[in-house]
Amino acid sequence: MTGPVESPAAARIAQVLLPMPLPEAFDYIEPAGVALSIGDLVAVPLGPRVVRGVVVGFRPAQGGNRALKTVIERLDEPPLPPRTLEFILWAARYAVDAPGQPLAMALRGLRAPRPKPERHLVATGKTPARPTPARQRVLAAAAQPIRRPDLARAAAVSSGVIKTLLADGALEWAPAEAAHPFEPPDVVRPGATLNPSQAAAAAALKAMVADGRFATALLDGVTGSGKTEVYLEAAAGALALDQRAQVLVLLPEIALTQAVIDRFATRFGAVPAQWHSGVAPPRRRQTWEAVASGEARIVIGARSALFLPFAHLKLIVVDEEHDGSYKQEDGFIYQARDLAVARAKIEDCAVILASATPSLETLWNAAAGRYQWLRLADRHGAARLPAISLIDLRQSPPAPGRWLSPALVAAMSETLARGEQCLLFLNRRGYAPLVLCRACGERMKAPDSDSWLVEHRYSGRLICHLTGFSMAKPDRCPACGAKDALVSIGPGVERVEEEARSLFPDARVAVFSSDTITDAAGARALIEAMAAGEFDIMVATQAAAKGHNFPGLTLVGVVDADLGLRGGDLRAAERTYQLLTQVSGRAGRRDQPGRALIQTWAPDHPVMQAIAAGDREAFTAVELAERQASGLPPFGRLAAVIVSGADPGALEAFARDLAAASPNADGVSVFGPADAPLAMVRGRQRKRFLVRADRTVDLQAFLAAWRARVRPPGSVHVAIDVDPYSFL
DNA sequence: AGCACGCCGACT
DNA sequence: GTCGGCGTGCTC
Repeated sequence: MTGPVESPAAARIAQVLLPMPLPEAFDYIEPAGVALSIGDLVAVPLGPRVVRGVVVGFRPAQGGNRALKTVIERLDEPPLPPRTLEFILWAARYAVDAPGQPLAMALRGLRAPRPKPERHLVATGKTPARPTPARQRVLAAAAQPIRRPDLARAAAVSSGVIKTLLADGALEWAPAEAAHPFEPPDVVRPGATLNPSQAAAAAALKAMVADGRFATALLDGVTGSGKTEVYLEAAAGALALDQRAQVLVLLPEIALTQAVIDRFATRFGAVPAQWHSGVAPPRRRQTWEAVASGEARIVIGARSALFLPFAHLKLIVVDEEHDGSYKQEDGFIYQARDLAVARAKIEDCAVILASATPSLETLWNAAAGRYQWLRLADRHGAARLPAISLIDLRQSPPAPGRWLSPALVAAMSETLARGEQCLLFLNRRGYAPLVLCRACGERMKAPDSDSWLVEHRYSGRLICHLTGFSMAKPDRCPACGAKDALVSIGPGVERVEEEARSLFPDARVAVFSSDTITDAAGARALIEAMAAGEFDIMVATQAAAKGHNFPGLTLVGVVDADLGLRGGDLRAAERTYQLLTQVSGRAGRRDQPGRALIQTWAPDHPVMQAIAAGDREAFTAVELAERQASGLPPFGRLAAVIVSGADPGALEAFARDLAAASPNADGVSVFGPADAPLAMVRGRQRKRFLVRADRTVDLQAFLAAWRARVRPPGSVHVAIDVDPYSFL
């Protein structure tokens, strides 16, 4: 055993990754007497402050030209599991971003303090100095240990009485029996009875999961086919693998979590952990630690749950895998569904993508055999999919200033006459998406933005949906001063609601949009009211395009199906198809066959044809052929490079430099810089490059090399969006 | 990400 | 004449 002789003073250097957008890990001296390991959480000095970081490597001490600081301490936290760390580094490379960005996501649970241990109050037996009636009620209620707020309520006293009794010694704190916050699931319980289609899919998934290795499945079933029961059985299989196995279920939005949590709680007799922005920070810290220690076996969460430090992950389920909210657009830009597959590969575990309308990429992967493709064809009971038909607005145009065509109105009348419900769908909030001046043509925009101000009648304000800017609607045109010349152009849900009320004055009309519904409880209440038949007509934005069951709903009208087909958005056709099939899936869940009427100006568009035929294969084929012809995903790869800055001159100059610096590479084309479709956001101008690359190209390497060639001035910001979704 | 340093407007 | 605005740059 020979090697270089080291002086005893030569401590190791720990490479510490910090949860910030820094380009690399920083070097710190390992403190004397502490043997750090990779994955350890440490506190380190950074400038004037102390920050948390993670040890990602070591290097021998060497006489550098920089005086290194020393690690302050190892934190009292479970270390980051090696595979979590590997995933973080992989995700950073994939997104062409600093590794500190995904690390920040992974450490987000650690900011708050741990929850305070629960304490109970109990009577000591000492008689208080003055035993008033209130005090006696308190002492009687505290004969058994009781939580302080419960005691105050039980004795009908204010907390002051309790405080006095505590000070007096008549009451004392007793530690509450340690509640077991993350109970282990009972995997022996039987599951729900499955229909043959579900049973076959569940068996296939169980076999996949039991293998214990990386594998991907697409669980493809129409709304109401019972996907949740099927993946519950896969979860049962994963949890039964061994005592430590963990399962992660990702959902696109918080509003859906409670229902899924209830299903898991019923199935396994233990409430699963949850992870999303609505969870209080101390509870989140507790959850983070329980996930890292392996105590939390089932986690139901939003996309950020993907960055939790799982000790022994055996299955990831991505429910509603097509949902656009899996794509995070700001800060660290990522697609949670894609990263879930990557994480499963790193963890060497199974992943299930579930959807009634799988994304084109996923369908393509399934068709190519990369994913096991499990179809749930049956619906519960005998209910059928609705009959979908197109209303050609050229043949049956609405009256001027109206948005519901005679054909749709007639169908609504019939439906309401039978005592059944209608849903009018329009993916536009507010009253009118544009306000312009009849006198001079001025379009109302936010002061520092290119996006139109949307008129909201409930609040009487003009609002920018991008920046949040809002103003009262002026009675004079701000450009030319003309009085009463501002007119509202185009429909929003509020305007469709107004029209529905005027057409059907006796109908009970509800509006479901993010303006009327601000929290999960409100959403649930409205959905339950609709399901209970308390409304006749619901006017809804995308908020309603989720898995709810309205038994009385038999007519869905899509007010403007062409919205999603305009604007040159890569995924516009796909999104429209998904939206419409999901919305159509709302109608006719029970015995009545539902109808979906889709208003369009372009009934000959292949997408509209495929929708009308209810033919997903046809739609997929048309769309994939178009993508292949133009080398777009999934046949090629796309990235957007967005440069932004407040100083137009500096931005322009940098965009030119960046364009000139783009490396020449086979199979890669760079387009731009063009003004981003919304060229102004929060006073910053935005320009965008689009990069298209063949699948064989290392797109990340290309982007990283390109970015490294030019240093932006401080006033200009560069963001890279790999696999962009939004072209806005 | 924070936090400090650094140059231009409204006030004790 | 200062306090403070947030633009710019750095942190092992």
